[in-house]
Amino acid sequence: MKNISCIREEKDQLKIFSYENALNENVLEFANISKIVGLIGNNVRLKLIWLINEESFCVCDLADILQMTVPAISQHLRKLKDVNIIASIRKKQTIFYHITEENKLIVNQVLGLINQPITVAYEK
Amino acid sequence: MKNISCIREEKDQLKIFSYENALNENVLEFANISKIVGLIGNNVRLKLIWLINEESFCVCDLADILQMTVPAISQHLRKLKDVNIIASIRKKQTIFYHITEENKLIVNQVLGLINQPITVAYEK
DNA sequence: GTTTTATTTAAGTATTTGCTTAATTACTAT
DNA sequence: ATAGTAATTAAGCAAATACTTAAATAAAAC
Repeated sequence: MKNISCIREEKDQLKIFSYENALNENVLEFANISKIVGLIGNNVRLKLIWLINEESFCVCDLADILQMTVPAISQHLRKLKDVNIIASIRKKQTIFYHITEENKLIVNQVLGLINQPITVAYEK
Repeated sequence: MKNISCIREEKDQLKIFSYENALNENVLEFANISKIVGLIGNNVRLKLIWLINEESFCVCDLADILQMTVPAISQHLRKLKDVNIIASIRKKQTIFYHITEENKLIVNQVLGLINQPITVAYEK
């Protein structure tokens, strides 16, 4: 039994069912994208992604740059790693993070929303 | 007094300050974008945006399509309205929502991440 | 093998979020 | 004016989130 809110004369039941159906056929797609976009849409994580997209960083550098604790950063990185936005490589004792090839496009698309050109007074 | 986590030999203090500075000069930009992206990155709101981008809807149609209560949808719409992603026009007793001109680009960019072509069995 | 170092994971907590139901507002129609 | 309708707002609550500090891993260096 469907829950119906609209009792307007102008209401178009066919239209409503049609859109409801279209969405139901794509639930997974919407769930995946909203999850990834939602993760990127966090002040700390957006900065982390921007940083890691500039160059590869370790947790403790990121913690110093953002003036946050190492565990706090580590937990953010884990979330990004879980949806495969970033990946890690160990070099000696340090673990470096980078954007995955698969998600460079979406990352650059979101970072492209930044209007101001961000200048870093440091040569890689 | 700065909080320093890294005590590695390879650590590059200049690099860290440089990036810290670059981010501090753009705090507002990161705050704005993460807020908007974070709002879009929600399962219900992403669907709402997709729907409203297809055509103009009223709250109660959206509630029926998503099988949710009118107040729940209304509160989501308010958040999207607050950051100017959507706007409303009243026609008689009904209030219709549409994507704002200013944010059609960002909306289409995010919706462009949907791989599957979504078909709606209904002619506008 | 033991210690050191970088990082992660776990447990606890305050804040935020997304819903619910009820009350209110804003406009329309009579 | 008054009743009716569409939508919003408010209050309350359960679940999720983002941090904290402490404990546990995992690899490297000795």
